[in-house]
Amino acid sequence: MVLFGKSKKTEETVVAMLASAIRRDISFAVLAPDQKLKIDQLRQSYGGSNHSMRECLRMLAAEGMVEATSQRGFRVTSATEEDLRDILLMRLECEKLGLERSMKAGDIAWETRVVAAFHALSRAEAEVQASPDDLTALTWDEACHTLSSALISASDSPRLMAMADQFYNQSRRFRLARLREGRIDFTARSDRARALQEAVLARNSAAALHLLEQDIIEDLGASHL
Amino acid sequence: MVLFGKSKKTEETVVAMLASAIRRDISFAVLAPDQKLKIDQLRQSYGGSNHSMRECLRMLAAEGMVEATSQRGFRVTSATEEDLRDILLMRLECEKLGLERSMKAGDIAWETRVVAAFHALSRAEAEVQASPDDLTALTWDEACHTLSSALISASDSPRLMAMADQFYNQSRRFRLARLREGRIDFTARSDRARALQEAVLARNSAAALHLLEQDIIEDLGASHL
DNA sequence: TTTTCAAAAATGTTGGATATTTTTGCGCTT
DNA sequence: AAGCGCAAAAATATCCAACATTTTTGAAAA
Repeated sequence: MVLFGKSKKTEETVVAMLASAIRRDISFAVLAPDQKLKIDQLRQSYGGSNHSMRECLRMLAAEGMVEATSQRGFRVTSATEEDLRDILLMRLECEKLGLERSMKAGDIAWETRVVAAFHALSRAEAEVQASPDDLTALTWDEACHTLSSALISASDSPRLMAMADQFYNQSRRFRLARLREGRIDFTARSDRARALQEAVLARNSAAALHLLEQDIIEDLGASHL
Repeated sequence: MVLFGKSKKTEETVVAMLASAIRRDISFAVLAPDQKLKIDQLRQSYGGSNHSMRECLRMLAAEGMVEATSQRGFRVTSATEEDLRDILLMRLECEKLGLERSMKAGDIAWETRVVAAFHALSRAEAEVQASPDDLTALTWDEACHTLSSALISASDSPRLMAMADQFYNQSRRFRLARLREGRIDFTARSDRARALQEAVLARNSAAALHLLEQDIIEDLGASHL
């Protein structure tokens, strides 16, 4: 089944295309938590050969998006309260460490990336509030992601950035679910964003880390670490 | 080429067997940093079909042991001073966080695992000093790994433990190289080990974290974070 | 109702084949 | 001799089809 005309030029390989499509569908809960992922069934929806699909699922398993059980195939990673807590704990630690290091070492180019990301995010938040659909939700979430990446992009640790990315991806479906349910306080978010930008530019590490922490904890909803 | 009679009962799948064999050979620098990993060539050494080998390499890429470049295959991850610094930074942060959480939440079973791991390690260190060959090196390193895992095993965060594991694996070849070159101070290590065990059992978090940090920084050799 | 066991389904693996891309090497021009 | 371009060779990425093994299912027997 051919769906999005990602004409093989945009995405490098078939496996990468499959992976990003499935990743997206997991984020939007088209593929539900704990759902069994049978190879042949997936091939009918997404295309690709059995090997490409297996390889793709292996990649997603390494990213933590799906779980692989020997001789029993793959399933979408479960999404319990426990999982959310764990994922956000890791996001918090990665992003705190990354921001701390970036604020020590960041140059003008870094500041510029951060300011740009803050701006794009504020626009995306306005749009998703005005007309909340899948498309605006996606760009909103992507803007959040870009900001997170930007904040830690001067940490000078490729592995830390990769990890932060991974855990952000894992947290996506929880945030998008909260968005759908209208459980996101955009006013508080934009206040925090302004304060965070200010703290970052003033290189006030303590304040910035505290605000970042607030922001991530917010994603927890009711629970507590 | 059949090598180690891992009779298909010990390891679950072919891919997992291949992966652990290659992982080991990367750790022992049989496969050198930046070395090109051609599928057919690897198959002659390790067996497996072309697909199994690809899948295996994909897994190792996700673990950070090899690097995948689109349309250009796989190569062993490079091992520069930069890489070492980055890996140890991540190990340090993961293990510090894990130990801190474990010391808050750990029960008697956890303490028991830790004490057992310390004991096994002290024996392994004696052996590797007495007769330093590949076998004792492997058991020594594995004992170190078991201790690391044990220390953070009460942190109640599966993802943190998985990350710590991953970065330990990535740091392996550096440590084994240092061991081969005789650049490891076993006296200092055993002193630190004793002190660390004491601090852990006394639940003296500050002291324990400091000792753990010393231990990991030691792996850096000359460099500095 | 529970247990047992054979049939069906799904996974893991392999071989071979093909398209595409990258690398290599050789001859040509300057 | 150095640099360039293009064809040949190598390697990667993909697919199809098939088979072995394992898990799951479902129906008959206790």
